[in-house]
Amino acid sequence: MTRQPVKWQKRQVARDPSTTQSEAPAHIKAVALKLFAERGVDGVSVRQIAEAAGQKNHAALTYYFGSKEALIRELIVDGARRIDNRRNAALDQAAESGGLRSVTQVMEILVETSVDPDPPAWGECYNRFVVALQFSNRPLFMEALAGRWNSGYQRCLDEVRRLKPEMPADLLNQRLVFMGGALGGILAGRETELADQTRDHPMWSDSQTLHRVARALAAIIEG
Amino acid sequence: MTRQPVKWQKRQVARDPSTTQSEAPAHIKAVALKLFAERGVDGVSVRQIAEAAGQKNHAALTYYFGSKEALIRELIVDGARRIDNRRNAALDQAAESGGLRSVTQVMEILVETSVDPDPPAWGECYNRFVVALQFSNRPLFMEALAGRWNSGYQRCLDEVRRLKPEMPADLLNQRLVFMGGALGGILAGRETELADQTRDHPMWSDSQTLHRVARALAAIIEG
DNA sequence: AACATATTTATCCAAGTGGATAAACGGGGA
DNA sequence: TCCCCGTTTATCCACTTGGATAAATATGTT
Repeated sequence: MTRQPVKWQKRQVARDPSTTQSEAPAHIKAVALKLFAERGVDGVSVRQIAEAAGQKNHAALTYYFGSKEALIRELIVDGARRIDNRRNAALDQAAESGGLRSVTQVMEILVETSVDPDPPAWGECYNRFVVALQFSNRPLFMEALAGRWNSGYQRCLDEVRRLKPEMPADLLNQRLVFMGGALGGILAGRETELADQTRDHPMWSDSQTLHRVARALAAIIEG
Repeated sequence: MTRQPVKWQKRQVARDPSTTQSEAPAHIKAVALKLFAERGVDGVSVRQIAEAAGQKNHAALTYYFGSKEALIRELIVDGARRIDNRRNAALDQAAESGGLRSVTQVMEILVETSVDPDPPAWGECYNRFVVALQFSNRPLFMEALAGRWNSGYQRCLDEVRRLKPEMPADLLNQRLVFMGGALGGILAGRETELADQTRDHPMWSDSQTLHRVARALAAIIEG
């Protein structure tokens, strides 16, 4: 029995996420993040994402997200918000239990909260994704964030400034810039290594390694 | 007066660079490196490169380099070779004048030789280019280098190992990995900042800043 | 069942892609 | 003068791209 044709309604933008019942968009996002992290946003087509997500064609991306760029924006904001929430929570908790007493403690928070506590089977991707994006599509990245989801990072920097009142502000700010570059480079490199499943990565699998990263970042600041 | 048509000969690969008289290929390479550094290799088309280089169409790239990928390979190898030559020269000179006595001195060499001493008018590009490429096109990057032009970097690491005999090898190697990630992240960030000509960048313009980067890297290793 | 809506699938499109090919141009040497 | 050959220019190609549209199918709810 054939159905009556349904009148088609133009959908100008992506689906309203609040009325979505399918888990497809979340799955597409996870798959897209992985591919973008591996090959960059310009190295992956919407068809490749759809295929990797098990869709029969690429129209699902327009349907759920409106456009490839809108999908990228969602991925940027999603990850930044998750990290920022973790950072603010960790800082709040530290304040309750007496406050942070060393730069290393601040760096611990910065590093730990950069790591996805619930990563997909194929490993973490966001740091690679976002570091690469800051190089290749900086305007898109900046505009998608628009200054949002940065408060946790800024609070960490302020904690360091509070802990180092004797250090000249210029010098400290310089070292904080170095630390930020180092944080991105090290974490993105870590994810790239861990994504290579043809080998073991005893160093990055070791639970102590991230603590050592935090100490290395503290050493940058304290000299 | 009309010329006689010239028999066409199929050119399977790029022009033999040794017989080239034009400065066009060098100019195309410089322009391509800039664009690749800004937007990534997959974010720039051969037509955009040709246009930015003042060519009337994009056939010059096939003519001189054979393909877009071959051009990318040449850019990878060119920059790596230049850096490696500078590193080996600096290490040889240091050995002649009594050898390196501190980790900071080794890091000075690592940082200074990463910087192009003769950059184009629009600023340095290679560090951004290779750092981004290592994320988005790692296989191409690795295969283009094939282990070459890495000896200066390895010699620097060996100098650090010689200067730190008391440190456990595992710990030192871990910190050398952190240092490598930090080096890439900081230098690529520096180039990205300096490329933004809408603002001044007093910090990165300061001649002392690169020395401070070297000291920050040394701090990662020495803790 | 009948209906509305959410989702998936199948196509279509204009624009752009990397590359190939043919022809035109230009300077130097015979 | 004429030819050789390096270079530049003008097209052509098959293919992919992101996106749009139409239709079919699921999934409720009544």
